[in-house]
Amino acid sequence: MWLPIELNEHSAEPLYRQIETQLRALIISGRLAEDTLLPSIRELAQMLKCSVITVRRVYQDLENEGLLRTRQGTGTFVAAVDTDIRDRQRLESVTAAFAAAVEAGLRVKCSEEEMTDIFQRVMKERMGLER
Amino acid sequence: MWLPIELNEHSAEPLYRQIETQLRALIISGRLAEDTLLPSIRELAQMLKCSVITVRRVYQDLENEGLLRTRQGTGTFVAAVDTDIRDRQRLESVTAAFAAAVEAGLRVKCSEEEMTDIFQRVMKERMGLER
Amino acid sequence: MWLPIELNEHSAEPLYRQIETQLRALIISGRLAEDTLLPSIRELAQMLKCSVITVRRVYQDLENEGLLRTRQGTGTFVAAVDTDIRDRQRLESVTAAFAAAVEAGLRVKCSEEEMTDIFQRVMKERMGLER
Amino acid sequence: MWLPIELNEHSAEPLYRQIETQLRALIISGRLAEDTLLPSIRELAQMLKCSVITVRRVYQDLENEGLLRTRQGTGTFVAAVDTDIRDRQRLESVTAAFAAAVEAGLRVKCSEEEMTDIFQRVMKERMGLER
DNA sequence: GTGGTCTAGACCACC
DNA sequence: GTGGTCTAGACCACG
Repeated sequence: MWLPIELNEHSAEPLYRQIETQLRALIISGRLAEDTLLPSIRELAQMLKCSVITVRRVYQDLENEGLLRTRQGTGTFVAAVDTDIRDRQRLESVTAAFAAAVEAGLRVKCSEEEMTDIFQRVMKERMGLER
Repeated sequence: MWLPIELNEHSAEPLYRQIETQLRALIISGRLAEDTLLPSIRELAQMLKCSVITVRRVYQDLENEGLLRTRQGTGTFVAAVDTDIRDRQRLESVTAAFAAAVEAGLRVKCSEEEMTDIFQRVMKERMGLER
Repeated sequence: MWLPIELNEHSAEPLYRQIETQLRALIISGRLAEDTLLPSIRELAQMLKCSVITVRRVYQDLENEGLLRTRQGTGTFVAAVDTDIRDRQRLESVTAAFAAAVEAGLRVKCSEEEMTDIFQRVMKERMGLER
Repeated sequence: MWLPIELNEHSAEPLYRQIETQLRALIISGRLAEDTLLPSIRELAQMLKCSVITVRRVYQDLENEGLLRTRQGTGTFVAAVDTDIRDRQRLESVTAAFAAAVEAGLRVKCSEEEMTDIFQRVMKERMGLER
């Protein structure tokens, strides 16, 4: 089994958090369905070329968040997440990101119009890449 | 002299970075004009209720960025910043923030429309607070 | 043959222990009489939707405790349990559980009265369910 | 600084969980007041004769629960806990313990009266020890 | 095979 | 000095 997770060695963001962010996104976006069996700790560690411990931490953190469910000797599964909760989390995470961007803009005295321009430009470029 | 800098004690973001971000924004946005004399390290530390070491680091980092200039025995001043450079930095910092927000949105499968909605809602709420 | 055993897939308690606890209780409480023939390992595994290895372990553990007896090629039976021993075990198991509860209460500074209230409330609710 | 935490080497309960349980109890019972500075990871590890990593895990888990607050370079503090939440948690933890005890009793066919007797006996003995 | 715990030890970031 | 991250490697419990 393969997971679309990419790590940036040089980022200041710790490895375990990069993995958590991306795996969390896969789950709350629904790309990993409920009850999906994830790769074992050892497998994922090998895939991502990081330590078993780092992966274990990821799985455990996400279990504490209620996104995963693990059974010793069996494996780690995507937990049942209430759709409402999932939607709320989805919305919250994106809203927080945009709020941070707007704050950054205001700090350097960007006007509403300037920020709207920037947003649209960024979005347009990014959507171009997707295709 | 007073500076509009607010620290969030509970944030995970380190103190020195919170200060740097806000002070940098004050300079880049032009709210602190060229040649303005900043408070001494000890004064600012007292104002922000943090360690002098932390403030020292801030002044040094921003001096390395070319935004501040220190004259022995006199104090720390806002450096002359080329207008072009300043504009470019302004734009870059905000663009980066929006790019990050769009990435976060894509990770949880937000459509272009959803993100536009969220952006507008966030902006509207934020501008309401300003007034 | 059917046994009133219910497994909680999501509990942190391992499967084999959940089964042991409930089967032991059935024997100690006398609901499974001496010499009763239990289901075969394979049957019980099928009933409980778990691995034969797990059931095998349960039977073996309880045999080691002296609660079960296996006759080659015949099956597994409830062993003769001395009435005194049985009563003592019954009492001990429940006393231990209550001692643990009281400890938990003391740890968070519950008074004797508070704990008595909680006990009575829990008991009342639980007996309501029984009816 | 000293903390009344006792570890049982031979228990099946993992070290980190023993520490968490006791430290959590100290906080939600109010014996450790808000903003109290806890011993550093290294100190507590030395005190408890366990690994730094084990203590770190404890602090981090309790921070995730919202009971602790840590700042790099500064230390780990008892977080402000809403009184309502604290009381609810207190009640819940004890109620759960008693519910488990009652379940154990019912499993071995204890009557309501028997359990009440056992509870009172246990409580009486335990309170005797306290004095 | 799976996950769970604990260890020692290194290096970094922060104050 | 503080906490934060990552590592390798061991051993146990579970199915």
